[in-house]
Amino acid sequence: MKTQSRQEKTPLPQSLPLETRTCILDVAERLFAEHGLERVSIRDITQTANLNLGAINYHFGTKQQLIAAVFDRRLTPVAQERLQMLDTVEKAAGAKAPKLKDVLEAFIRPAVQQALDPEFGSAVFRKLMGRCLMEANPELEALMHAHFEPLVRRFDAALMRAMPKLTREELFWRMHLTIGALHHSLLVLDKVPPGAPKIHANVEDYVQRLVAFGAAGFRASLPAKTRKS
Amino acid sequence: MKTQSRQEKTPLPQSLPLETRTCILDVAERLFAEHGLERVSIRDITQTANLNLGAINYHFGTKQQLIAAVFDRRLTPVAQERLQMLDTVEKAAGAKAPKLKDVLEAFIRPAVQQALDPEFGSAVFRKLMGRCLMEANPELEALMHAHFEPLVRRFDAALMRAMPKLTREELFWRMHLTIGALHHSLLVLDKVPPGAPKIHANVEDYVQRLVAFGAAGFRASLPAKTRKS
DNA sequence: CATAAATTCAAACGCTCGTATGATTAATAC
DNA sequence: GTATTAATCATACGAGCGTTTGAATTTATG
Repeated sequence: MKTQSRQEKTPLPQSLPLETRTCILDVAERLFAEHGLERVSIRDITQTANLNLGAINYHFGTKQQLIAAVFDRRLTPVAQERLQMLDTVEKAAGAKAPKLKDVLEAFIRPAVQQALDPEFGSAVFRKLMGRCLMEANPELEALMHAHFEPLVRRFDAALMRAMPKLTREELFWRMHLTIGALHHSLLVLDKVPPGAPKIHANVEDYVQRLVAFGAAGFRASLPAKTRKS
Repeated sequence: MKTQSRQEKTPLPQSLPLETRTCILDVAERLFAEHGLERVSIRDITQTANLNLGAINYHFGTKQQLIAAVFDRRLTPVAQERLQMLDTVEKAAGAKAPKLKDVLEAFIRPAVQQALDPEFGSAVFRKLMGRCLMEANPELEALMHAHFEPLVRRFDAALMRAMPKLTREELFWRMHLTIGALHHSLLVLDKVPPGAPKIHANVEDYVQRLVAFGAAGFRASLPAKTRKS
């Protein structure tokens, strides 16, 4: 109740007295990622943030709206960057079909970049990212769908050009297998076995690994029915 | 409170008056899969099953123990079959290294088979399977770990023989990417786009798709550091 | 400085949750 | 048939939940 103030005249990038709204988002994000949406009460959040219980309802309305705000803050820039990278890839390809690896990288890199960026919640948010697709929260599912709908539309089209031999259904599946691999990897990132060298902070390795894995999976041939007549 | 009775002298395989314990497990499994562990109360379960509120605490103790029982019932046979299939694969390979595809299939097929089997919870349990790795329930995490520990030990060894060039860390990652693809696919199984032909019930296609995808990903070469010196 | 608006705060409401209790009923054993 | 055990039932408890309220306090405005 003391380290806060509302409108900093001089919004220093990382100054201590964070705006209350931002502070709530940060703490909520961390706790949600750590314990899941349902297991974190708004009392947990406000107490951890040294705020009054009413703060959340005042700034966000309901807990559900807070959840939406938490996800929105992170998903929006990732989605924008994904579309922007895809634009660049398609523009560079010109009339030709874009390369599979480039399309996949346009999808994967922004997520990994944000997930590993210590500037953002990073270590915190990547668990949230990993979880978000699995949560059984109907309103969150709707929010996720609204976020992903324009993405899948664009990427579907690009993938159809990059892999013209695959049926639409097959593309759907392989894209989802890739997404599953991406999100699951974000979740287990902290559980890498002890003796192993840490590759956490290395965005480039991480992206390369996922793109290579996904691209190889996309190109794998299946006995039947996967190819167009 | 009427369709139940305790010990059927003649336990007909699918007779209506299910044992109370089994009935609870079935209903709980369905509701957990549909709405998540936290959003389902023991009142939801007992009411749906037409049982008394106390039934769960009497038969299972606590809600947490019920959760453990629900997962246990499904995970145990899958784990057993996975190990058994791996045994067969390794025995068939003899002194030679087992084939990558066979090892992956030993891991994937039992899960898919159960997930698509309408005999089991099937459509119900595959959501639970998809979710179980993501839940932020500490006790469930411990249970999952205990279940998976012997599995990863055996499969790790087999994969090291099948792919001797990959480092242990690289195997760890690619296995997790495959697991992520598997589990995510189980979750989105019901969300396959409309016009597409349903491949749900076809275990064979599903296994082939996943094995091909995973194997290709495993064989993908990365620029550096993935291979042993 | 006075006024209005924005924000913080303490307290409470109503509800649902998991669990415990003790009586009641059904099944089994002697 | 009576004693013993197993299972079901109605009810209650205490805790935690999300949300609301209205007063107190801080900030911005003129």
